[in-house]
Amino acid sequence: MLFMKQTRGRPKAFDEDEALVLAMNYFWEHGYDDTSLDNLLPAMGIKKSSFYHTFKSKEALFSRVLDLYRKEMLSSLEILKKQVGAKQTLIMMAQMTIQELRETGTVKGCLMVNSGQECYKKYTNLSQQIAEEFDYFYRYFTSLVKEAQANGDITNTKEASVIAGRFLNMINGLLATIQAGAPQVLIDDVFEQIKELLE
Amino acid sequence: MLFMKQTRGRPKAFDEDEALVLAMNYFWEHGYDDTSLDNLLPAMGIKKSSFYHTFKSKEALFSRVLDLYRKEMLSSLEILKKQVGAKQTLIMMAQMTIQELRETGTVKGCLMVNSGQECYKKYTNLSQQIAEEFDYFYRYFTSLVKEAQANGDITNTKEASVIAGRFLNMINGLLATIQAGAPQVLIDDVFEQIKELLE
DNA sequence: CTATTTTTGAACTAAATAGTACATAAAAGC
DNA sequence: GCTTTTATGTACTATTTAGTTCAAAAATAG
Repeated sequence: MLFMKQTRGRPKAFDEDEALVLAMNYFWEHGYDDTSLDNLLPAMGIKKSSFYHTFKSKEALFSRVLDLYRKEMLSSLEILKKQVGAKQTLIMMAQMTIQELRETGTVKGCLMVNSGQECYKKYTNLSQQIAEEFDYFYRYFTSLVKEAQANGDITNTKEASVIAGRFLNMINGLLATIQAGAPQVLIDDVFEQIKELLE
Repeated sequence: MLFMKQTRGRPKAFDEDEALVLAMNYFWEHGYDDTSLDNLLPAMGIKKSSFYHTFKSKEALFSRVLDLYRKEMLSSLEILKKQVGAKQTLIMMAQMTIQELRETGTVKGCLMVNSGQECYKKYTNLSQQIAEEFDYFYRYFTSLVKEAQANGDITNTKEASVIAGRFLNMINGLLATIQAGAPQVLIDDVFEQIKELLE
């Protein structure tokens, strides 16, 4: 950042924000528990002492990663919405998951939902934070539905929050169902169901 | 078991089937990775040497646990179906999850779906088996829908396998959505959506 | 009663884990 | 230049993990 007050002492040899993005991508790919510091630190390009000096602990780092993930996702969705509209943004979320499955054979899923399961009952602080992040998404999707209802792209007259909740649940289900190894025909039909909800 | 051929050598001091049930319950409560042998073995009531002698490895045990889980669940569902009918059995599956959440504040979820996520990309053998177990459920739920359509409890004329797939996906979503910390109102409305599907 | 077979308890191993300690390096302030 | 401050590299620690070793125990077969 420009104009930042110069601090005394030896300057950091890495960019904190860049390292955080690298950490986010590693966690997203591997999950929280399966990310060991011995593998994460090379991916972040820093050494252990720098890590603990800057980020305090694995859990504290992950808390910042969750925050960053929500910000990045919501801002990407906002950009997408400006390009293709609110309804199409919702549809594309499901579409992209299915396309990823088709092209790569696997699916990364949503960092928040994946971590939700990992942290449930086990890391209560993180779990609490995930609930708060989830609520941001819930409200954002509700606003997307409201907008699509207003411009006539969604004619379903149910309350926007109800449609958004059902949408989120089906998207979450899609991940779990894919990870349980469901056949492609089942996945494809869930996509149909999602489109029907948004008609 | 009666009439089993007496084997030579020192007899087992525990019942293999009972130990397997205890293991299943422990795994169900704690997940695969968070179940350490040091905690599992006391819960099973056996010592390490007996464990490895009988069950070979943690992964081999879990494979048997998954098999047992599917058998127990499908047989419980079959009993429930005889009592309350096919449609009500499906509805009660969702209802029981929500009730568990209300009463205890948490939810154990489906061992198979939970493990699906844990094993995805990491334990490919188990992941493959989970896909097979999932297919048993998919076919069983399809048969329940078919039966409910035949007796008029479900009037939705979509193919039974389509309804069953959508149902499974919403149930799986319910778990993920609860674990992500969604508000109760969202959960309750997903239950409404499930009932609408089965109308 | 003795040989054979199988199970069991206790102690051990090797690898991985998150986190620490500390000396050294590199900057700013004066 | 000297002091203060902050960052870094290397080595270490304590704990936990799945799995092994092996001698002793408890049964059957003859």
